[in-house]
Amino acid sequence: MNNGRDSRRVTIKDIAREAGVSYATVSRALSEGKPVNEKTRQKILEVCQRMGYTPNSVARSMVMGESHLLGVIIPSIDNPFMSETAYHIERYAREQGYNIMLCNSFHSLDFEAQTFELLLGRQVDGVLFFPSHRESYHNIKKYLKQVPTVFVNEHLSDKPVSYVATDNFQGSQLGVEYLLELGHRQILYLGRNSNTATHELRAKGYHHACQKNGLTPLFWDSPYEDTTIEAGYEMAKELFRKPRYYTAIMASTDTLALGVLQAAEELGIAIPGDISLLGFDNIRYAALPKINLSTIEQPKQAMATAAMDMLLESIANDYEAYSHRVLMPTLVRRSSCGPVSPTTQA
Amino acid sequence: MNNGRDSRRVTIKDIAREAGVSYATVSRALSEGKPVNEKTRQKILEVCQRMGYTPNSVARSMVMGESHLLGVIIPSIDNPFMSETAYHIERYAREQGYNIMLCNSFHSLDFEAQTFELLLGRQVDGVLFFPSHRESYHNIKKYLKQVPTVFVNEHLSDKPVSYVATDNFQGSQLGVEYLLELGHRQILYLGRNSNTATHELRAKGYHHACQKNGLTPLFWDSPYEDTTIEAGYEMAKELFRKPRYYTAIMASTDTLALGVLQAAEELGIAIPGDISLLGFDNIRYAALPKINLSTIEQPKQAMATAAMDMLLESIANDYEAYSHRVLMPTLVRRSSCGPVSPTTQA
DNA sequence: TACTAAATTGCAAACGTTTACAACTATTTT
DNA sequence: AAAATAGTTGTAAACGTTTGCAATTTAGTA
Repeated sequence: MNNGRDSRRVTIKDIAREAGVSYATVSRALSEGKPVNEKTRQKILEVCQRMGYTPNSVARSMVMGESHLLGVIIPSIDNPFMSETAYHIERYAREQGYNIMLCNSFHSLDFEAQTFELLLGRQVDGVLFFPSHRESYHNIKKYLKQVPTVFVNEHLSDKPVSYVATDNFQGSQLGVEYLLELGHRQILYLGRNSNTATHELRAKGYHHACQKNGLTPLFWDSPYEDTTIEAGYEMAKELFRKPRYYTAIMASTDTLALGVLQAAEELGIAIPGDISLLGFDNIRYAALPKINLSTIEQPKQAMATAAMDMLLESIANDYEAYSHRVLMPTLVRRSSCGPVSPTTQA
Repeated sequence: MNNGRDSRRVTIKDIAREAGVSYATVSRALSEGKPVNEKTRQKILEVCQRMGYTPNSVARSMVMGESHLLGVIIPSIDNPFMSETAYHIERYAREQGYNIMLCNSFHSLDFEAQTFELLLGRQVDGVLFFPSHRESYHNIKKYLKQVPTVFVNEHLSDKPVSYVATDNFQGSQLGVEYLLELGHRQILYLGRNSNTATHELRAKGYHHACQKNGLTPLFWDSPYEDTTIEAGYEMAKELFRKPRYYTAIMASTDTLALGVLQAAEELGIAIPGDISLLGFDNIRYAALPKINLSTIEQPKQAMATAAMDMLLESIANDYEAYSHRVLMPTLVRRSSCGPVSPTTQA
């Protein structure tokens, strides 16, 4: 009994036998710029067509020593910032002749290391790594000399590695200035316990802008691993139980802000009527009607292409070098932030 | 000049030399259940540890004839239904010892075929295929006998292939009955031109339910390729320009519904005050406060695991067989649908 | 026509594994 | 102590390619 599948795929040898040449000739006929008689090449191409030959890129990459395969490690694809970015990465990689192996690390250090090993085993030419923790670097440091790696969405200026990130410090400052402009003087920052440099910089940017403008920083830190909608919801529920000593909330993430929105809705708190709410990332769903979340945009496509460019360059070059690329965030004004009115006064 | 990367990764031969055994012994020491002296095994393990050996799974899969790599072809990861499902697929695959190569087809038949070739070349053990068109099947038919494939999110009952899908026909019926229950008698269906059987079945389910209940079916079809928020927005803008001859809209997709919401917001049409709006899929963002989209839930995780199970079974078994698995959708009542009031009467 | 140069082709090794088989060593058994 | 057995290890082929080198064919020249 057979499932109709060919038990063995057709190889270059089958083609050679059929075309009456050696398999070396077939190989040459198939790769551009190799000397082979035009008539033989045509014949071979015809046979390939007829027999449905697909080159085995695994075998190919074994002798060539390159796989044209890139690993991408992200905390979770089920996060709009990641999936938007991943989309651009895959699209751009394909254009450059590379394939992507996308792996979720589930915010776990163990998984991150495990995934590195797995990708190494699969002979990837390079890795795009979105770390989920501050310790991620040390945890996977040993792999860095085995495969070209670019860190994405994390700042590692003090480490000998390449990375691309948004200027998160600057982003938060933009946010504070915007709220200041609207008249807010008590701005609460909904943070994430500085799990990553990215989040620390967002917090620091906020802190710095407060100092500069004579505001008292008001932090409300998350006990959660990830900045999910659910986390934002729980945090806000807790927060809203206390008296309001702020007129605006800056969430360190859009998803967190979405959770806040949910809690506010349930408790009858008007946004921006009672409180202004600002996000960070500008995920696609921040633009939804009625959500209309004002936010700080991270240039996701630029990030994807910059990271890919850096990685490909690092693969191509053999000399030692690492580079950083910091992209500028921009403010997106929507309607979740409003002026401080007498009623919103804390 | 050297970039600090080891130019050659450490192989089984390096280990053998260092441990003073043949490389066959190393290979055996590394795979469970092979006869090898315990002392030698310990020694080898120690050397592997010390030298930082990672087995080359590419070489391994060449001799073994299996890669433990699965291809997943989806229209676009930048779509919450897809990214949620993809998340579950990757997670489940990892648990089963498989890795995923995730490829976007960008809703293009050409890309779909191209991606099949690419995955075939990479010797994937199987493919999970989310077709984007009705013709997708014929377009890639020739690859089906080269690699075990399971279609996902599409009905192909008349074709000799395995697939898993939600009962979309039933889903639409659930929707119509729900709206009927709320008193609606003029329900407009926002469709997608039946690009796929899935969408055709949703439309047919709607049609059938209308007939059964004596309603006149009201279709409004999309000229767009994909059911994006933008498409929904454009369609609704156009639709709302005309007099309203309906009291409820059933969108064939949540993202489409989100676009409708946006247009309604802009034009000052209240939902559900003026019109009720029902989605399909139950993407995560349908649950957002103020969005609160009533919708038909597709069991995404169940779909992911069912598809993987079917694929793995089909890889394991050598006899001919294909199976179908149709999952039941459920109604999710939220607040975008309301009773018909005198003012909403068409 | 004979000689040289150029174009084309084939042979064989290599990439890093797994595994059948043979060979060797240590342990029992008689 | 010899023979049989079980346990361990090495040799070599295989997986499907690419490519340096040598061999062959073809074309070009005198």
